[in-house]
Amino acid sequence: MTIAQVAKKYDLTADTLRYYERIGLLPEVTRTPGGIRDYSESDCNWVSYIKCMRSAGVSVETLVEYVALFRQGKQTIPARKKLLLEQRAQIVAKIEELNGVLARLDWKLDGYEERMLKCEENLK
Amino acid sequence: MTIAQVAKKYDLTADTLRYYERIGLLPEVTRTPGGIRDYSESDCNWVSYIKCMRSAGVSVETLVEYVALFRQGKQTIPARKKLLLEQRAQIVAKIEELNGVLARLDWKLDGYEERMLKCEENLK
DNA sequence: TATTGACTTGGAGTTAGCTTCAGGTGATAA
DNA sequence: TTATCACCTGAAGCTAACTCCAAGTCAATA
Repeated sequence: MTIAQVAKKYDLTADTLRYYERIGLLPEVTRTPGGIRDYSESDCNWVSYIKCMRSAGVSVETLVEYVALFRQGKQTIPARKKLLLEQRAQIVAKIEELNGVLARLDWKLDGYEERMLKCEENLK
Repeated sequence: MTIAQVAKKYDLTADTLRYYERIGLLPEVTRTPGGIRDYSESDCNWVSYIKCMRSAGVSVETLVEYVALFRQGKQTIPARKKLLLEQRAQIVAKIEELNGVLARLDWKLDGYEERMLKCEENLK
């Protein structure tokens, strides 16, 4: 697949894909003899994984670390698993935080108009 | 309350509080005759609200808009409620997204070591 | 009264994560 | 073969959201 096709498939720009590769976020993508990127299925899976984790707010830095461990081979499997578990914990924490904010918003929204009117009457 | 006390209470820096005020994210904080900020309870409630919404990823721009509406008085109450409902919807969407990522991570983590070992054996 | 330390301002600097640009190369179609 | 794309690289530029700095002022203490 060309970079344009991958970009379209995962709703990223070609520039972002090249940027990810440059900073070591994607294992080196295979090239045609002419030097043009030709994404394999495995490359696509990496793109999918990275896009997914980025959407959850996992930092580019953390993902680079994960890819770097992957490149070093199987002796880093435990370290990689540890990283994944840390990411998981952060996501769980984030969900809890968002639920808290949601509760506060719902509390604020309950009878909002009536309360705000009263409140601003008092300020006169 | 002084800016340092408020900063400590809400775990923000004094610089961030001044920044928020400068860009219109906080209604103007009252001052001592000497020009030093003296946060009222109402000011603190704003800080608390803003910190809460920022932690949920609501942009500074959106919050500035909300504060601007608030300043214009009660005729903006419906508009403000609409903004709050939009923020709520975004947060709900974010929670759903995070739950999706969590599911993917859990799937990836299930039997991770065994699968990765097998997988990397195959690459030899 | 002098010192110390927290506070003030406007403006410049920083960080993450892209995004755009300039100048060039590869591939396909008339 | 020539035009027209999409693609390539390295480097500079951009945006959001702070964060830091310099130079000065206020307030409490010795």
